[in-house]
Amino acid sequence: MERLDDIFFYTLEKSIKTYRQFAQRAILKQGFELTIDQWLVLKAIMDNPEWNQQEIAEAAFKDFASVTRIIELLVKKEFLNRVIHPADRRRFLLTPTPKAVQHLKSMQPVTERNRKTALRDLNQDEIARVQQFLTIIIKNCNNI
Amino acid sequence: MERLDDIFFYTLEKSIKTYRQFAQRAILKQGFELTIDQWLVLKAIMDNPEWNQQEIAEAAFKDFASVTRIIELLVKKEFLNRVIHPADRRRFLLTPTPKAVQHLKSMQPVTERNRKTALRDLNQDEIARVQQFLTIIIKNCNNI
DNA sequence: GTTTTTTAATTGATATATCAATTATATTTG
DNA sequence: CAAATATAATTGATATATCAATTAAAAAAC
Repeated sequence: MERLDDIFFYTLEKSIKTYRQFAQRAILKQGFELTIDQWLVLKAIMDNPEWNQQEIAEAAFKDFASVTRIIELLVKKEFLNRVIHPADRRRFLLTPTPKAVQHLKSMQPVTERNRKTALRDLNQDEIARVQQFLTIIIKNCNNI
Repeated sequence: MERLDDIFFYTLEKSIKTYRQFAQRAILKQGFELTIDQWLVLKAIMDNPEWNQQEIAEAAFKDFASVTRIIELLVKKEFLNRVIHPADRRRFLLTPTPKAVQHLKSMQPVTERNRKTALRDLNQDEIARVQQFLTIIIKNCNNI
């Protein structure tokens, strides 16, 4: 009988979930009020201010509905300003608030420490190789 | 400025999410009525009939509340029978129905094909190495 | 220039994740 | 054994995931 522990994708899922729990707890413990998903969407918007929500969704590998709801929360929490796009009234212009910029910046050390802790004992080359490997899985699952 | 694509954990999350979407769609398209999470919980129960819900939760890396709700759905869908445990009235005795056994068995080819497709072009040694690598991450995140 | 089609975003319904609080039962302790 | 503590599971609240349906505006087609 096949054992869960032997299934590659089981380990894959377990690793990202374990990391997420670990990282989210560290973030909350430091007093920051963003979830990892909110951080990800906010970061995608800051890096690409001209993108629409669909492009943001793709970058954050979320679906449109989730992005809509996450943005709503970010607006409510005053991390984002949302106004109708001057060139296309179906869209919104999303602008991170100064609070958001400052929040992200001061989260940076925590984020970096989380990653470092999770990757302890693993060297850069190996990390890069695994990342390459994961990219192939992503391609394989998309080209169907 | 750090780019999302360069962040290892971003790629990690993207890979498992892409795989999940791909696999879940294939499962639904074949007419099976289980989500991947329900499959996982059901599989854990079948492999370890004596476990309580907390042990199941751990094996499926879910929290107790999620497991309670997933089991509820599995009972409603007639994949599980749930009776009070004779030795401890706080617990339940969970038994997969014949329907569940048959369902899992006939899902097996789809599951195997999904994994194979996602891992195309990747050899066994490499897969095993990456799995080892991921196990280290899991340890690192738990030993804090 | 009006109709048709596409596109951007939202909403509703259901499933899952997480934390905190609660309930019911078992176990321990004094 | 009665009180205190621990354990198993559920429930409530909020966040996220997914699919389908809907709305509003833009673009294309005629």
